[in-house]
Amino acid sequence: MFGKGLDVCCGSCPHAWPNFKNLSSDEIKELSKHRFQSNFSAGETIFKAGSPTSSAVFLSSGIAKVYLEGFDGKKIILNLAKPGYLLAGPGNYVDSTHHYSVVALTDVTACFIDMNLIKSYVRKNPMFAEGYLKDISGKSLRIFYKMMSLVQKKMPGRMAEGLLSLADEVYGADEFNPILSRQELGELTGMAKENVVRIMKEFCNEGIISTNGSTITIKDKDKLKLISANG
Amino acid sequence: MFGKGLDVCCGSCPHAWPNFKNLSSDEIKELSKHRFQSNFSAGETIFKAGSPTSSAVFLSSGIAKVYLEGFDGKKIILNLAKPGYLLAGPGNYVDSTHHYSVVALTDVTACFIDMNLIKSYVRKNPMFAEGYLKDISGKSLRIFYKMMSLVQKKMPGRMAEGLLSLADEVYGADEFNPILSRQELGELTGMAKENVVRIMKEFCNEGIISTNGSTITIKDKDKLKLISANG
DNA sequence: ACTTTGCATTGATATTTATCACTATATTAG
DNA sequence: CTAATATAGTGATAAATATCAATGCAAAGT
Repeated sequence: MFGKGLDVCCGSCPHAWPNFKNLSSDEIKELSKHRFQSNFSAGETIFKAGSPTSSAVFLSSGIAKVYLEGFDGKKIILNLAKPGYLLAGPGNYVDSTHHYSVVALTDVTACFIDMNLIKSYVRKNPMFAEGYLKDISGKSLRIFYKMMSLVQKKMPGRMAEGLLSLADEVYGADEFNPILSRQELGELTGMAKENVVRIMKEFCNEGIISTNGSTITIKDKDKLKLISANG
Repeated sequence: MFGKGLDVCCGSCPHAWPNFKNLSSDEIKELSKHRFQSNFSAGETIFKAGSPTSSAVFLSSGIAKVYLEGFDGKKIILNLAKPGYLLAGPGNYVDSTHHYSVVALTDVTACFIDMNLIKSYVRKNPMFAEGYLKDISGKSLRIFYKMMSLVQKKMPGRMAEGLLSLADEVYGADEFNPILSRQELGELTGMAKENVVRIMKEFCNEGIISTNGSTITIKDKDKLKLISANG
C-alpha cells in the first residue's frame, strides 16, 4: 500500500512525532492532506545521505537503522529509528541535504511529509519551532555521548553499552532479537565483526549474556553496566 | 573590567552572534540592557559541563576551547570558539545544563546573556527561532564529521585534518600558533600527546610542515589534504 | 643563580584492534 | 535436493596505538 493521504489524520496517529501536538487542528489537517505513505521491505533504503531533504520521514511501523557513510564504505550506525522518530537530520537547516542514510531493518511503513510545510510551521508556530529545537538538541546530545563512547571506551565497554542501549532504549526488554547482523553490531559499536563475535562469546562464557539462535538475553545487567561504565 | 551593560549595544557589536540580526531593535535594546560582561585569563574556566545553562555566552575577544569531559578525566576538544560563536550547547533545550566545558585559551572577554531572554525570543520571533535552529544544526553536522574522523581515520589522517582545520577555520592562515599544547592537540585529534609529537615530527621530516618554537607552518597543503582524505 | 614545575621529546614495550585465511552453518535460488 | 551465497565463528598474525620510563628544556618563583 502506498500513495497519498488515505484519509488518515496525523493528529490521531499513535506514532506521530510528539512535536505535532504543538500544531493547531487546521495545521494538522493540512499536514494530513499532504502526507504520502510508502512501504519498504527489510533491507530497502528509505533515503541516502546526500539526497535532498524534500520530505520529513516518520515510520508508522517497523524499525530502521540510521547510519553515517564513512570512508572506504565503512559505516557508523547512529541509531535505530522507531515510529515517532523524526528522520530528517541536521542537514535540513544547513544545506537541505541528508547527511545520514536510513535503511529498513524490518518491513516498514513510512510517512513522507513535505519539508516546506514543516518549515512553514516552524516560522508560523513558535511552540512547534521550540519542539523542533528540543528534538534536534536531544539528538545532538546523544551524538556527544556516542562519540565519547566510541573514542574513549575499549571494545568490551562499547559492546556492553551497545547491548544495554538495545535492551533499554530500542527493545525495552532484556531478551531481544537485535535484528542487526554481527557486521551491523560492529557498525553500532565501532569494531570489526570478528571482534563482535569474540566479545559476545566472552560475555557468554562469563555468564553475562546468553544467545539462542539470533536472540540475545542479558543475564547479568549489573555486570554489563559495570563493563560499560569502566570503558 | 566586568559588570552589567556598560551602555554598549549588542546590535552594533561586530562580534555579535549572527542570529541577533533577526531581532527587532527593541529586542536588541532589551538584550543589551541585560548583558553582563566578564574577563577571563588564559586557562580560566568560563563554564563547566554540568552547570546550568542560565546564560548564553559569547566571546567578544579571545579564543576558548570547547571540550567534552570523557572517562578517566580524558577530554575531547570539539571546537575552538571565537567571537560570534554561541556557547550554550544542546543541553539548553534538553535538561538546561551544559554538556561541554569551555576554558579560555587566551585572555578573553565574555558576554553573558540571560537564557530566559533568548528563549523568550525563540517563542516570540520565528526568524530568531529559525536562526537558532540553523546554528544548532550546523554544529550537529560538524560533530557528525568529527565523529567519523575520530572513529575511522588513523592517526596521521586525524592529525592532518586537525592542522588543516586550525589553519582554515580557526586562524585563517597557513602559519599559526595553535595556542594548544601537545596534550591539547591530542585531545583535538583523539590521540596520546606522545603520538602528536611523533606524527608532527614525521610531517616535518617529509617537508609537509615546519615548526619554529610554538609556530606551525603548513608547507605542503595539498599533501596534508591528501593525508587527511586517505585517513 | 638555582630550584621547581610543567611541557616536549624520545625510545622501548605492552595493549588493543584490525586483517587475513579459513571453516562451519545457515539460508536462498534454481 | 543441491549449488550458491551470506553470515557466523575461529585462530594466527600484523598493524595501530597507548603506556611507561627517561631525559631535556624552558618558563616562573625564590
